[in-house]
Amino acid sequence: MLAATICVDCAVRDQSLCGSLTNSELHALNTLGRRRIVRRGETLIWAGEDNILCANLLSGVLKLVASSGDGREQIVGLLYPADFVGQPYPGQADFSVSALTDAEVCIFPRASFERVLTDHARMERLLLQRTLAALDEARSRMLTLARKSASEKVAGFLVDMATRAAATGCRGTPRGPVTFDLPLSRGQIADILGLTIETVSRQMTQLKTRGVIGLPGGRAITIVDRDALAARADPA
Amino acid sequence: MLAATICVDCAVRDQSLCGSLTNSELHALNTLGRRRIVRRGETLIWAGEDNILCANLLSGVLKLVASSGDGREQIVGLLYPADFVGQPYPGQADFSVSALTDAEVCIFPRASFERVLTDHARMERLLLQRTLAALDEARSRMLTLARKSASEKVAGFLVDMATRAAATGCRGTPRGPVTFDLPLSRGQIADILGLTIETVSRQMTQLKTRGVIGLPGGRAITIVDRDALAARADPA
DNA sequence: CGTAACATTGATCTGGATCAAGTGCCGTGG
DNA sequence: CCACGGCACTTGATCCAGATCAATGTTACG
Repeated sequence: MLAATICVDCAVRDQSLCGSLTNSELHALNTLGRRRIVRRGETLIWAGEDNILCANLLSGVLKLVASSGDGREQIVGLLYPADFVGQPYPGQADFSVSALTDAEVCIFPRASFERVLTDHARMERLLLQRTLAALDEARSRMLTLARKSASEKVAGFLVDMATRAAATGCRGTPRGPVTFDLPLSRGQIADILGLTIETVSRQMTQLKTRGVIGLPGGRAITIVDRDALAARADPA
Repeated sequence: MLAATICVDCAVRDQSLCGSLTNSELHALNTLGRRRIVRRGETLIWAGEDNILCANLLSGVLKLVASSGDGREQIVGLLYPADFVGQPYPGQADFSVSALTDAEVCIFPRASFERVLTDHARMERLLLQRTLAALDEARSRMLTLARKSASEKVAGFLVDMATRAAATGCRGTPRGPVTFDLPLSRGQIADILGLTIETVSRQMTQLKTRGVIGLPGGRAITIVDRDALAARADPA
C-alpha cells in the first residue's frame, strides 16, 4: 500500500530525525505521515495558531519569521532538507513558517508525533540535540544582528551560503572561485540580516568592486576570494 | 552523610530539572552533584573550552555572553534560579557563562549528567521542553535586536524585569506602582539590548520625564504606568 | 572622607535608513 | 520579432537614530 512505502524513497531518510528509527519502527510513522507540496510563498504554519503539525522538510527552503505588532519582520531561521519543522508540544506557534522556494514536506499531526517521540527515546534525544544546536545558532545570530556592521553581516551570510552550497554540490573548485545560486532575493537577505534591500545591494556591489565576489547575473554569485570574505565577516 | 542530603534543602528542587525525579532517583544525583558559590563577576564557563560541566542554578543571576573576535560583546541570555546551565553533550562551549550577582550552583560533571539524562527519559523530555522554550525566546529577541528602536527595547526590557520581579515578590501593589531593584548595571542592560550605556540611560530618563517610571536611586526602579510601558514596547 | 565605579547629560558624528530615480531582465502579447 | 509592462535590483541624495566623544554628577564602600 502507499502509506507503507512513503519512507522508502525518502530523500532525507538518513539525515532526518527518522534516521534514528529502525525499519520496523518506521511503520508507525508510515501510517501517520503525509507528503505535501508547499509552493514558493505559501505559508505552512501561522504565528499565533495552535501547534497542530510537525514535519520533516524533504526539499526546498523554508523561512521562520517573527513579526512585530506593526508589521516589521525578521527571519529568525532558515530550514533546509532533513530539518525538523514545528513544535512537538501543545501551545501556540510564535513564528510563521513559509516557503522561500517550492518545497516538499512530510507532515505528521502534532499529537501523534508527540506520542512517537515519547515512545522512541533515541528520536527524542536526537531532537534535543538538534534543538540545542539551533539554540546555539540563534544565539550566535543575536551577536551578528546586534553588534556587527552591514558589511560584516553580508560577508558572513555569503560565507554561510557558500559553505552550504559546497555541502550540496555546485560549479567550481573548492579552493578557487565557486559559483552558485542564492536561494533568496535581496529582500529576503535583508530580512535575515536585519538590514534594508538597499544596504544589502550596496554591500554586494562593494564586494564585487573589491574583487572578493562576482555577480554573474540573476541570483548567481561567485566566491572569488573566500578568505577575504571570511576576514570581512570576522575582523579578528 | 552530606552528599546524600544535598538535594533535601535545595531551594529549587521542584522547579528545576531535578523536579522530574523521584526521591529514590535523586540518590544518583546526590552522589554526583556539588554545590558551588560563584562570585559576582566570576566566570563559570569559558567560550571555546570543552563542555565539562552542567549545573542547576540555585540562586543569583548568570549571563550567557557571545563575543566577536575583536571584543564586541552581546549578552544572549540570562539564567535565573532553577534554570539549567551548560551543555549535556560533548563539544566546545560557544558562549561564556558568568555571574551578574553572587550565585550558587549545583554542579555535575558533564558526562555523568549525560548518563543521568539517558537513564531518565522524563528528565530528558523536560530538558527538551526547556530548550525549545529557550529557542523561542532567543528567536523573539532576534526580532527585538534587529528591528526595534532603542525606546522599544528599553520599555520591553523593563516590562520583562517587572514581570520577573512580580513573580518573586517585591514592594508595591500589582496594579499600581511597583518598585524593585534591577539586578543589572546600565552597561549590562546595554549588552542585552544591543545598545550603548548612554542610550539606555537617556531612554530611562525619558521614561521618567514622561511619568511612566520612577528612578528612586541606585538600581531601584518604580513602574508607575505599566500599560504605557507595554504600549511603548510593542506599538500595535 | 576620599575615591573609584557607575550614571547622567551634552555636543557631535556617522552608518545605515529612507526617499527617489534609474536599469536590466524576463515573460506576454501584439 | 520586437514592444511593453512588471519586478528585482542598483545607484544616488538626503536624513536621522543612535554611536561616539567628553564632561559632570552620583552612589557605594573602604
